[in-house]
Parts: sequence; structure tokens; C-alpha cells
Amino acid sequence: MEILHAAARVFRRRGVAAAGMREIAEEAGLSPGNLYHYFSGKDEILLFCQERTLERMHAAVQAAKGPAAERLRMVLRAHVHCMLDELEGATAHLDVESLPPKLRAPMIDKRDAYERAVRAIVAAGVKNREFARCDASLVTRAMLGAVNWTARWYRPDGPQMPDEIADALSEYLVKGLA
Amino acid sequence: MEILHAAARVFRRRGVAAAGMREIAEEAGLSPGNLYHYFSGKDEILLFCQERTLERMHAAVQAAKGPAAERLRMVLRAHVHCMLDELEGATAHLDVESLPPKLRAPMIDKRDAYERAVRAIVAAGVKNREFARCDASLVTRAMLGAVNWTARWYRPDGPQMPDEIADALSEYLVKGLA
DNA sequence: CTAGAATTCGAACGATGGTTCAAGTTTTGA
DNA sequence: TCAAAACTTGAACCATCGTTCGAATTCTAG
Repeated sequence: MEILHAAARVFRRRGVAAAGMREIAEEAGLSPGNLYHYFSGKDEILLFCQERTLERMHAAVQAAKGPAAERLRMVLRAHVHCMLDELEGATAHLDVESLPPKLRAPMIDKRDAYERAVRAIVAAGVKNREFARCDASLVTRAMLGAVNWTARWYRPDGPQMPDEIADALSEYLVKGLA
Repeated sequence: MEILHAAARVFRRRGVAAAGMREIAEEAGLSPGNLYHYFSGKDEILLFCQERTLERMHAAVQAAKGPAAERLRMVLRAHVHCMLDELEGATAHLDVESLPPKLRAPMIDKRDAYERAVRAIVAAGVKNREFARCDASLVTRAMLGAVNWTARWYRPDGPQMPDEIADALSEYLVKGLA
């Protein structure tokens, strides 16, 4: 859906709270009122953006095979690409609080499930001595923080491509577990 | 200033954009209109909150002595404490975009100066073989992302104290440089 | 060709948010 | 003691935001 792409660009440019329906409408090339023929409101637009991204991240977890270090690198790389490739990822983990409680709860569940999945990889690596002993929960949050943060500083016209960032970042983050 | 503490709590609880002057006033124990006797508006309140935190972080950089690894750990630990100890830190790096351009520019300068200072420690460590070769800029951003992210998931009633989080997190982040 | 459905528009509504202000109250200092 | 300064208030103002709606336009199918 083209509208979601447009909305995601505005969310990213202005921040979710500051993004107005009028600006989203203009970015998508239709009138403000017309948005409501496709979505019930701003909340639903945000929800769809977030679900899209989070499903892509879940898929990356499922697709990861091999030793824990390798799986972790794959997931983190996919996560970075979600954040940077299209301009949509930023709203996923980053603004769950903007949703009304009814929509927020299931979204948080999915986000937590993703975090648990990543943590499980870390824990598995610790168990078979691939990684040093560590607080898997804390380390997982550190990793996710580092990758989520890319959405804040990445500039498409910067010196590095998303792919290089994904490589270098995931390598550094996994290295800290050795 | 007690008002700044109250404002910071509301910023943290609701997010900067969703925090209203009326709620800040109530949290601070005075009337909405009275806020304007102490600050020119919401923007200025946010600015002061951010400056306070950032100055504390700069101070931590100045205070750090010893080998690069040790200095880095000290800075990161201080950064985490800034985020979690008082409830004020979260607005610092996290919502610079909410400021109007006039106030934002000098704020971004200070934030960038802090980032450069941290990066300088990383680069110094690489230069004297304390750390492995790496992209100092990227690694610095990864570290800052990880510590900034703590403000998102930390809960005062959680199992870990800020001090434990600061220790474990800084240790993991520096370990990735070995 | 045409009737019905789908789409599109933009003005208007109600709510909310930051801010102002005239008027009261308290504090200060001589 | 008392006047000036500082502080405090709560209502009101204005802009903006999400949303609604009736009407106009375009698309679709028989």
C-alpha cells in the first residue's frame, strides 16, 4: 500500500506525534478526508506500519540457521536493514507508546516475542560455550538498542550504505559475547 | 529547580510531544499559567532539561582518567546513571528534534561534541593497540544507542538496580573492542 | 448508456494544547 | 506599617489536530 509508505516517511521525518494527517495525505497525494476511506484513523495507520516491520523481523529470526553467532549476526543485519532500507522501520519498536492501549497491547506482545527470540539465541550460544557467560537479557537489550539507534543517526546521503552499517555493527555486537 | 524535575518526570512518562503544560504544572504543584513566570514556554523547559543532562555527561568525560578501556567504562557507566538515576536523562539525547530550530542547533552542537569526545576515547584505544581496529564512529554510535536505549526498558521496580545495569552494560560494550 | 458503487474532495466540527492576561495574593524591604 | 515587587491563579484565546460529512466525481458492470 502506497499510503503506508508515505505515512512512514512522514512519521520518520517529523516523529509520530508531530506527524499530521494533513501532511500524510499530502505526502500520499490525496486529500485529508480521503485517508479515512482506507484507514479508520491515524492509529490504524501507525499500527499497520509497525506490524509490517515487526513481521519482517520475525521472519528474519525464523530464517536464521547455523551456530548462534552466525544466527545472531543474521538477525541483527536484517534488523538494521529493516531500519534503514526502506524508510519504514523506524516506527516499529520506536513509538509503541503512541498507540492507544487497545492496539498497543498486542503490539507489545509481538515486540516482546521478538526480543525473547533474540535472547534465546544469545542464551543458546552461552549454553554451548560459543559465548562467554553473560546476562542474556541485558545484552539482548543492548544489541537491540544499538541497532534501533541507527534510525536516529543514519542519513541516506552519508558515507556508509545500510549494508556496510549492518555488517560492521553486527560484527561488533557479536564480538562482545566471545 | 523543582519544576525541571517535575517536567522531566512528565516528559518521561508521556513522551515529550504528549506532555502537556497542564500536566507539568500539576506535577510541579502550581497552576498552568504560573509556569510562564519561570520559563518562556515548553520549549525552554525542555531545553533546560536537556542541557542539564548533557553537561553532566560532559563532566563525566572530563573526569575519566586512565587507559582507554577504563575511561570508556567510566563514561558509559555515568551515561547510564544519567539515564536512570534521576528521571531526567531520557529527554537529553532522545528528543532533540522536539526543539524549535533556534534552540535545537546549539543543543545538537553540544550533543555532537559529546559524541566526538567518546569517539576520541575509542580512537585513542585503537591507536595504542588497547582495542582492535574498528570503525570508531560506528562503534561509538552503537555504544551510545545501547546506553540511551536503557531509558526505554528500565523500570524502577525491575530486578536490577541502575548500578548493576551500568556495570554489566559498559563491560559488554567495551569487551567488543578487544 | 446508465445506474449503482467506489472514490475523492475540502469545508466544518469538536477537542486539545500552548499561551496570554487581568486580577488577586503573598513576600520583601525600608 | 505599607507600598512595591514578586508570585499565583484560572479563565479565555487562538492555532492546530483528528475526524466527520454531504456532495461531486470517477469507475464498473450489465
